[in-house]
Amino acid sequence: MGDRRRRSRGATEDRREELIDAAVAAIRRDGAQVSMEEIAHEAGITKPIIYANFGDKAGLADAIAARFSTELQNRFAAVWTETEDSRERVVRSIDVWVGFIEEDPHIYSFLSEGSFGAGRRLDERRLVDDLGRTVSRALGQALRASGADSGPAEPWAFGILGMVHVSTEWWLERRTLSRSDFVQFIANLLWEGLAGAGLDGGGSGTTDDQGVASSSGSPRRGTAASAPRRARRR
Amino acid sequence: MGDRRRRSRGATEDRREELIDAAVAAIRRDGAQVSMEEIAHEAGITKPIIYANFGDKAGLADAIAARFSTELQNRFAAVWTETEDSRERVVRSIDVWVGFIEEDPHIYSFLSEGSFGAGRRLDERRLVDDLGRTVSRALGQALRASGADSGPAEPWAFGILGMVHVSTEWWLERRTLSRSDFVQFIANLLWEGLAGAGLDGGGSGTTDDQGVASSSGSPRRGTAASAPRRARRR
DNA sequence: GGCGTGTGGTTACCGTCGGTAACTTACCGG
DNA sequence: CCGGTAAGTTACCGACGGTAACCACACGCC
Repeated sequence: MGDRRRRSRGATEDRREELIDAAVAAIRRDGAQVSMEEIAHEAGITKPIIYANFGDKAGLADAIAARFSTELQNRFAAVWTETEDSRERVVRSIDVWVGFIEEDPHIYSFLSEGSFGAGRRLDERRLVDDLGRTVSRALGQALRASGADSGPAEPWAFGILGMVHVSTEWWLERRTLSRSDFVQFIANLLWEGLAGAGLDGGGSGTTDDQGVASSSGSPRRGTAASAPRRARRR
Repeated sequence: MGDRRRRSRGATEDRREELIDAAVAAIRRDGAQVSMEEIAHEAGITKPIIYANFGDKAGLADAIAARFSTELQNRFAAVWTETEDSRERVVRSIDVWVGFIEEDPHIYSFLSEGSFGAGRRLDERRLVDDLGRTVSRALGQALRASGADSGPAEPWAFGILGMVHVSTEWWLERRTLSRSDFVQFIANLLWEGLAGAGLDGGGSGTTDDQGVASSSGSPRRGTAASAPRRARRR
């Protein structure tokens, strides 16, 4: 007969919100690789409840990503309404992104693991997919508004996300620059490109081939040699 | 004189190469998430041998990354010697990268999982670290050669890697452009920046705020609701 | 008041995977 | 023959994602 007895074990919207709160708290406390068990513990309940509400870990991650995606989009929208100048908007938008990463590194790490790591389809990675769509839309409009071809809007949008993501990771680790200097650097690259830095003019045929060829010396180095490596964290 | 029997457990260089061959074959066959067991099987041996030679899975990944990193750097070096024009170099370098991803997607996926995903320190991600260093060196030289400040070389290098990485993932999934068109788009963005597309001139204050604010509609959508999700590959 | 019944929750489990301990076989000098 | 050492294997552990099966309690019904 009809086995509708299973199906939606309780799953109200508030319940989900509540669980997401707990998950966020757990991630902030334990880092990006929290176990489902730990999240459940934080919420004061047990694993199966989470699975009933989100299906699987990716579902939970997706819900969390949706929340922060919205949060970020709001911040971007604020920047957009507060500014007029296009370049200024670029600078401030990058700063918003960097600021988010800086203030909530574990959350960002958790989200980007599922968003920038390879393996899954792009549209299953909520954060990058959402923001990519948003940026590409804004870009497309701006391009059309200035009479340019809007074709590159989408690839550019994802390229921009990747650029900010990876360079910010670099910055967070090195911290050899102030945040505002870093943002300016990235904004410069994004706004004026390599040509803007004078690369087109200067001597191209003189010192360059060395730059790449010397790279990392011989094919293999002993660095990661055979000796048993020390256990790496975890 | 020196301790010639350094490694307690056998671990000659050829042995390692051989195992890397097997690992590469296994990844190409089974995808980026091959188990150690499967790799060992491919090599005709058992897990502990791999662990004796590489320490842990990250160690193996590192060795694999080193091999392909070298491969890629050679290709870049070739481009560098074959061309004179800076912009041409940018285009061809991007094409090299995209070509690699296209021809060996599983390997790239395997490498980038450990390289672009968050969680580990940057210098533990061989691929991005190696290439980042190379690009940043080339960039620094070029900047200095043209009398510009070489300060941004390093952050730019990582930004460029991220840009190419993410946008290429987008391209591979959509395939709505020819490879050469895609490469041109990205090269344009990288070379001339957003300003080069005419964004600076056109109307900034007219249609734009809509672009972001509308974004993804309401905070949550039902997409990833409570119903059990389909098993995700493997 | 006992009594199905279904809903929200728990316990206890499975399979997979990374990583390792401990046992075994083969070889080699004396 | 006999020990010892280097190779490899088997068999295991612990963590984790995910699930099945069981449990408790409130509620409407005779």
